[in-house]
Amino acid sequence: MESKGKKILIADDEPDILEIIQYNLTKEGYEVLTAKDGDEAIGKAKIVRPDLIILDIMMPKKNGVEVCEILRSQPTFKETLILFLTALSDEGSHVRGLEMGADDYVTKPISPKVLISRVNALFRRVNKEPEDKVLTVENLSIDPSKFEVMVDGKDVTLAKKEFELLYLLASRPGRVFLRNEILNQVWGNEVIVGDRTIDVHIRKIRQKLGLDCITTVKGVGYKFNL
Amino acid sequence: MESKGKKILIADDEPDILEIIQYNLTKEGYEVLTAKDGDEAIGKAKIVRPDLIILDIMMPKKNGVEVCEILRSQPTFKETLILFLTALSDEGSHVRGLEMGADDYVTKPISPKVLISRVNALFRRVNKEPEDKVLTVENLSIDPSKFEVMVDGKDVTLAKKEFELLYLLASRPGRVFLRNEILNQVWGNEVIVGDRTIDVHIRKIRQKLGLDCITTVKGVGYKFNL
DNA sequence: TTATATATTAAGAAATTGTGAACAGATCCG
DNA sequence: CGGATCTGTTCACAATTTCTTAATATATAA
Repeated sequence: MESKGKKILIADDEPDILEIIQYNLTKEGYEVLTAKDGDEAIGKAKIVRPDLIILDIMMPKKNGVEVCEILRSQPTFKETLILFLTALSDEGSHVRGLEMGADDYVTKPISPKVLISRVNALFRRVNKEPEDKVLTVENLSIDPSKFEVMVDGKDVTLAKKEFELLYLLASRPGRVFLRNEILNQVWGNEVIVGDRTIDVHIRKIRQKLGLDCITTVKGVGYKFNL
Repeated sequence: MESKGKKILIADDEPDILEIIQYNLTKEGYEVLTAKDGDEAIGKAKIVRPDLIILDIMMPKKNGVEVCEILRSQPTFKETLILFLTALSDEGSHVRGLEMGADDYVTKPISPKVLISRVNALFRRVNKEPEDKVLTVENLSIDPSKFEVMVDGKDVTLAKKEFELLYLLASRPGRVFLRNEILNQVWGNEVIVGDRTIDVHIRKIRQKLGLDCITTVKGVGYKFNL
């Protein structure tokens, strides 16, 4: 498998788990580093600046929640993905964990497949909007940071879903997004909505923009074009 | 919905559930087979080689976990997707299930929509980047990600089937595709269409492209040539 | 030539998307 | 708090496009 160019730091005190995870994620194409306790995790994190840190809740030196707390308090790690490993027993922890700013958690015992899919999902979720770049095409500009769309210099107000949908399409002009892709990106994997929902939003966007910038590819999906 | 060319085997001892799932997945375009107990599941799996096996945990003869265990021990089913159906009560099972190499699980009672989205998600996860390569031959270029065909720099709009057919032929210039091959690749194994259907599509492509790039090999099939 | 395969055409079937309205739930505002 | 407004979703059905078929013409190989 090709490299995904993503660095992952795993911290767990059980060498077996460390090894299993490392093996599987490496096979997935990630660059994997390990730490066996909280302090080591923090130390390595500062050096390698990983894209994702997987933290066992229960660890010597500093536990996962503490590590998360410390890292999150630094600007450098504000955006770093953090995923907790929790035992089924400590239900409370991962609730706290997520409140603390973890991005996901996986309960032990760990299934490599599940972990991999969660990790991939995290990166997918993040890569969705790598930057809040303002998209500008001809007389249309889309500013995700301000949540603002302008046509011919005039403000157009889009609802959240409409905006997200437009931004997704416009982020790759010409490329066709399958209906499924759109659902995953805008609505999320777990949400289920009816067939016509996308259409309705597309229509609203077309209507509000007053531009013919979204092309229907029948039986396939939609694409942005100007 | 068009065929996805994926075979799914469902094993559950409750006929109602079996029927509901079969109905919904069939409607989604999958080819669905059923089994009412563990042994039947294993038997059918060996014969039909499904792409995905949906196993109820609680079943007569052999339960889902056992079936999974047995199948996973054979090289043939190393890569086969397995999804468990679990009652909310037996929490422990699906943990074990996932460890065993299941790829996902869905808890009963089953919502067809949820199940469908999970199944689609599984296949999406597995289907790693299919040939999204842009094909370019002389003054013709075919871009599957944009679903776009250009001749001499001008856009030509093809319908889905037309596009798929052209892309298939053009992906191996010179090679003759048997009519059967074409049917399998573009329409899917189980879809039955009349003899003339392919011809009609071929004709439309020739017409729209305005190029003589598809050659008829009488009695055999078609090939792409430029 | 004759039998068979393919091309062409038009028409209807099937599938997909567009549209307007209705609705519940959020959200806003006084 | 209560009403007004906005959002997201669904639904039914219209509009459109795509796909398939069937009938006929044409081409090709033996």
